[in-house]
Amino acid sequence: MGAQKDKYSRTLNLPKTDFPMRANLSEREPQIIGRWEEMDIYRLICESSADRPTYILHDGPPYANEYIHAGTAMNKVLKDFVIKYQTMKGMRAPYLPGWDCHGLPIEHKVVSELGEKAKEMSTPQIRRLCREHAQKYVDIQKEQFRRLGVFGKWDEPYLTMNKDYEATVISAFKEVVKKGYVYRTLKPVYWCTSCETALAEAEVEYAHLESYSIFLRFEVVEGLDELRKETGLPIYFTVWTTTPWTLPANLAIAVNPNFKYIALRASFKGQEGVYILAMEMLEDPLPKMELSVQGEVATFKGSELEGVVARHPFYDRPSPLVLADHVSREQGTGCVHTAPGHGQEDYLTGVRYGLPILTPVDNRGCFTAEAEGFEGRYVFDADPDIVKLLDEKGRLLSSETVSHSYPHCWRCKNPIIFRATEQWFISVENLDLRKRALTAVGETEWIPRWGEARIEGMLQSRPDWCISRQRHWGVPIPVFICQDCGRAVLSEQTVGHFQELVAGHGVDVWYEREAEELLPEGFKCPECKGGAFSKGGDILDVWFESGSSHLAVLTEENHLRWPADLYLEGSDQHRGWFQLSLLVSLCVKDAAPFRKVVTHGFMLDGEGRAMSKSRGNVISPEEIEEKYGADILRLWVTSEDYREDISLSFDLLEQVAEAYRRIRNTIRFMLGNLSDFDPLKDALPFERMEELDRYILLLFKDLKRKVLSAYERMEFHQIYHAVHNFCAVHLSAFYLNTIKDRLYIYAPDDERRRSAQSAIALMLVDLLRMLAPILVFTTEEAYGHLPEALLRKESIHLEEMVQVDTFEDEELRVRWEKLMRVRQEANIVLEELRQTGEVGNSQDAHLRLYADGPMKEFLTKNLEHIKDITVVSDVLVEEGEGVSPVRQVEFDDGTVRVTAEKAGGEKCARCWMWSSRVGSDRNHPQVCERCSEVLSEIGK
RNA sequence: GGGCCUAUAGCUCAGCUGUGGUUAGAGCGCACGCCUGAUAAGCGUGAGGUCACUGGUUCAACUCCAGUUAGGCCCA
Repeated sequence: MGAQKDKYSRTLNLPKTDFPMRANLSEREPQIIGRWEEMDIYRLICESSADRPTYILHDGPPYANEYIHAGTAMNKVLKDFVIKYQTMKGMRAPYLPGWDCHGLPIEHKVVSELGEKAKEMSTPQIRRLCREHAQKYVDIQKEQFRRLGVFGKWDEPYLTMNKDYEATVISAFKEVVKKGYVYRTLKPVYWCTSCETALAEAEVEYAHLESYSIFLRFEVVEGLDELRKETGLPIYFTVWTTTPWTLPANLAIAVNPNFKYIALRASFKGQEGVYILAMEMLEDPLPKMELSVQGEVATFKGSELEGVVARHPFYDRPSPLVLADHVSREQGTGCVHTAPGHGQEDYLTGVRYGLPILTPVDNRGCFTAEAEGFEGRYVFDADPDIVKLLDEKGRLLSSETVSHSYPHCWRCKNPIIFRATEQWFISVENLDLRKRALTAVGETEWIPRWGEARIEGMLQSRPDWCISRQRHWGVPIPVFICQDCGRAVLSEQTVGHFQELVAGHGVDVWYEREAEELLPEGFKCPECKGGAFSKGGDILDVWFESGSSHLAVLTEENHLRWPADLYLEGSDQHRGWFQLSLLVSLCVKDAAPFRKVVTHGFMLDGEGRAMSKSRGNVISPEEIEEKYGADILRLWVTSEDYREDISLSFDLLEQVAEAYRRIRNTIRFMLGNLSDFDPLKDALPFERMEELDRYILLLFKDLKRKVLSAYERMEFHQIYHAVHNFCAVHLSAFYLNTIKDRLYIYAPDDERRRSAQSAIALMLVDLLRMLAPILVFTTEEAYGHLPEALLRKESIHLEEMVQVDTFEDEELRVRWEKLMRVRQEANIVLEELRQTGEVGNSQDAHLRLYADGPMKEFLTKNLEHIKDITVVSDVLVEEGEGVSPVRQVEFDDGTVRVTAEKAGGEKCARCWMWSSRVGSDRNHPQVCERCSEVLSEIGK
């Protein structure tokens, strides 16, 4: 029997291809990358697109201090989709990737690794190590990005630590200085009194510390006259603090405008008075204070207290009542001691009320002469004396010690303080910068749309931009301090001179030369005409550097164009790169650097939780490439809507891998059936194709339209769903399944067969082209297996994007949709028959259709089509009701009843259809009349 | 604590938006079966959802409004 089977199998046109079913991507992808490198694919793309209109996606530089994670990979892959799509669509879409190289994390890492040695090293030495560190991770990440199949100018990426880039940053800074945005003022920063240095937030560690916890009273000297008249008593605000040493710097008391405050008649040490505190805060502080309360005398809304003036507890100066939203119900009395020189929130409150930023504390943490009575004392040591002084003056209501979490220095582990120091700022009000930014935001296209509201809100409420940092690894702020008058000199002229030096030597020159060598010859202090200067020690906020990337990168020398068509980053960049690029751009060029900004969400695990090392739910790109392949990673990116947060887990990858296999197998089957197809000689035009082939091409045309529109809107998940659905439902389960008979049974050259092959060829080439930006490796591999005449380019990535076909046939569409509904019912009926065990394949069955009048006529006319798409041995049409089991389909013009039964006759050994005429050919007694004819045609 | 966002079958997505109104759709997965001429493939059928929760508007809400819960980003 096996021999018999083989005998006829050999006469069939079964699929044949070298394109493997198993992808084995982890091995094949690196080989494909090798081939791309050999042919220098990116250069080929650039050359072939040189004359086309330009599309600029400006790459946001990732930070060069880690291996990439899945989120970084997703970002790059999304950009690659856009670049590859735009390229195929006919644009010149160059991709110049970049890296952010300066900044604290690298400096932090380098200094930590050095340990104690760091203290003996010079700034240039540390900077050199930082540079090496950054370069190392640039190289590592570069390889990781290439492994993902991302094309770009990897040989010459832009690095924020390159000389040219640094020169551009200084040049942008010069513009900003020239236009008057930059000013200098005091601002509190974390300060380590033992290291005598400012600390960044990331350098602060929290640890327990024993502190005082005291309540004190501030006597009202102005305002609340009615209350005073009514009671004839002194009025006090009650205040809580754990840092008595900041009291010499007290300049105000802050209350929450929305809280209710209550005034209580109470006596303290025998003296009567009125004490004010927040209504909500009675329970905690009251028992602690040694007050005997007699009753409520008044209540106020917080906002009513603005303008009241109290007296400083031990200095002869006012401490006005101010309003601040940050005043909380957590602890204290709802009346907050405010020292603008010693706290971030106090500072902002102070700025709002025009209070001085008083900081009577020097670098070593000792009081200056401004803290009268405490000059020279170390702040933490002075605490007991201040408490004592308060007690003596009768201001102290209670005192105890508490252990609480307090910031400490990451290096020396000592408690740190908040201390106002001179910092540089860019004013967002200068030249209406804030307003212009808001206008520019309105003129930019934000995807998703809510991005606009988000960045708008941030711009509306943002304070001036503090651009100075007390670090080493970055671009120095070229400030010169006059040795004679102490003035900080920063002008267009000095910055301009420095910029020229940077263009030749990089910013390292700042650390290698003396101040005089960095200034124009004979430069004199504009204030006092002195000629001796020292260098300022601050660097620029790295956001100013990355915010200048559009200026450094989108240049003619790079064959790019300013502004960019697109920025595409995570939604955290509304505050970061988008906003600060916009501000730099408006300062320098008075326009936004982007036309459209797209954001993606964040990487979550399968349970929708953030990925973190501590949770242990991190999946690395390498792991995915190793287990599944970069194409699976890329396909996973398309499987979810990136505008929201997207999940990554092995379950999800498994699901995507499954979809991939379906797509790959569909491609493989199509390739296999084109093994003997020469499109130049065998292809049929649409009009001459079989109806079924025309029908599937019309459905495929719909798919193309959908896919192209999804690419345009950057809704890649629509592509994934549409293509996968088409491959699984329309191609695999329906079209390819039903045309197997035609492909296998007829003579190779039979027009009916060539018609199917023509349709397959059209769809296959287009399927590969529309998937090329996503499945970069698989489509390339499959492209190489196409019949030669279909191979138009050296690589599929040099191909053009598909276009929506011009052919159409509305009548055929409508008619075939009806036939498909009959097919749906036939499947159910056939399944029922199969359950009885009478038949296996649909080929073992006959379909019997019942209909009357025009419906019957319709069915009779389309009998062959119905037979084809249901893959039964025969279809019979009759009038009447039919017998059970029967299914019914209602149409506008009639009803069709469908039933099935076991086929009569005998099963043909070649085509497996049942026929009453099996055996009529003496040479082939097991074969039906159709196969007998084919066999004689092919000479068997 | 504030701003912005998300929440539809086990999973990934449609539908909902400035136009509320038939039994809320698809694919995957799953279950059961078929095939063995796409074979570490292929085909068929089927079971899965009180559209996060609560309240409101309305004759009518997955769809509009308010709040709650959970999660995310950015701040504090």
